[in-house]
Amino acid sequence: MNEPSHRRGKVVDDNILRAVISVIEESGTLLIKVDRVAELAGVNKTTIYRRFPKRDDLVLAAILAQAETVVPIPDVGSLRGDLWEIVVMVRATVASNLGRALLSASAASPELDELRPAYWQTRFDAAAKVIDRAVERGECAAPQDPGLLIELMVAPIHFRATQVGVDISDEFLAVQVDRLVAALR
Amino acid sequence: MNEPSHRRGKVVDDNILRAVISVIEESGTLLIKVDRVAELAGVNKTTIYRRFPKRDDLVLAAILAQAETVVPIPDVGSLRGDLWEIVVMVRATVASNLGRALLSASAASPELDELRPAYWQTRFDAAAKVIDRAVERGECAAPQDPGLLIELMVAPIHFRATQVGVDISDEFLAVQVDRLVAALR
DNA sequence: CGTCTAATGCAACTGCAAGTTGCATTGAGG
DNA sequence: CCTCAATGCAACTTGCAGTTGCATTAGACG
Repeated sequence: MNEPSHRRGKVVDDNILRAVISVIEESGTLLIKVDRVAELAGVNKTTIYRRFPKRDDLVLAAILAQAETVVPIPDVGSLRGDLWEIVVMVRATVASNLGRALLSASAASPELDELRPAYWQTRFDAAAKVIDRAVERGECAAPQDPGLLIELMVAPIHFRATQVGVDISDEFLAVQVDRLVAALR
Repeated sequence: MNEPSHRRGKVVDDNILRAVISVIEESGTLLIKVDRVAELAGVNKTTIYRRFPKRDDLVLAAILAQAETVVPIPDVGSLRGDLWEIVVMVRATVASNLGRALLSASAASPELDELRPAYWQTRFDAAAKVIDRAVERGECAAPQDPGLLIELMVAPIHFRATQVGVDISDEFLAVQVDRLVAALR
């Protein structure tokens, strides 16, 4: 809730995009109110519209900026340990207001739809590193497609959270980890 | 696109709800335009609002009506055959405009959120029948929770379709079937 | 067949939020 | 210190949800 000023340049963009994320977080939807963003960013509505002609552009830019935040890949020393960390993080994400809103972005905009596959592939490949490390440690054999294994591990968590609408227990998480580990034999 | 008339009673509801589904199907979103529904249903906007005070009520009613359509459970004679049918049906659903719109209903309305778990449990239990039959035929041992196995089988399909945004190949479907079959040993 | 009433049609309304516009201010670089 | 582009500001237009008062009409009932 910054005060209106006449600041310019990149700082303004940053404030605006951060405000967008905040509003998404607090409203739980991508159908945010631009006036609210302006208020939070301490910027006039007109300024927002000058930079992002349509609200969707604004939301898209904010999501893309958010997507660039690097998710840390755990390195606990054991495969199971790392996988557990991942799975717990995923649960936290799909349980959060922001996470749920972003995941509901399905078919939100054509641009986003085009970027989606690459985004997830990046995520999966990054997470697959824990499998690579396990292989190096001699914990297991090298699988054909580590990224796919990660995808198959997190899919049930996403599905249960976003569709079935049930709280996700530790046991459920453990099942997903076990299945991945089992697939490596 | 029926003509405006003064018909009354249950027929009107049916027309309206059918129109809602059509509009969702053609627009690919649950944020339908009530005027469009009125037009399609051959009914005045006022009539709709008299029966469904808020648009969300209208959409919810239409979804619930739609959800009551019984999905046929295949019975081809073999476990793999039945699972394959299921998995192909799921792919078709998540690929359709209507299916995608309905699946994006995540956190759309509190009422819907409450009904969601029961809905899916029903679906899973119904589909689990193919496993029961396989057990009866002696194809495999009885699993602990057949419904869960079905859930785990379809989850990656939903996840890939709605989130990752990649077309789903026959091979991917086959992997899911294989995993379920493997779990039964 | 006539009558009465509740459901429907209709048109004009309010309210809210997206997006626009013309003009006044102001910050930063020369 | 001057200039000009970026910002602020207020008053618009537009689209759609939802409302309202009144005219019409289906259909039940005698």
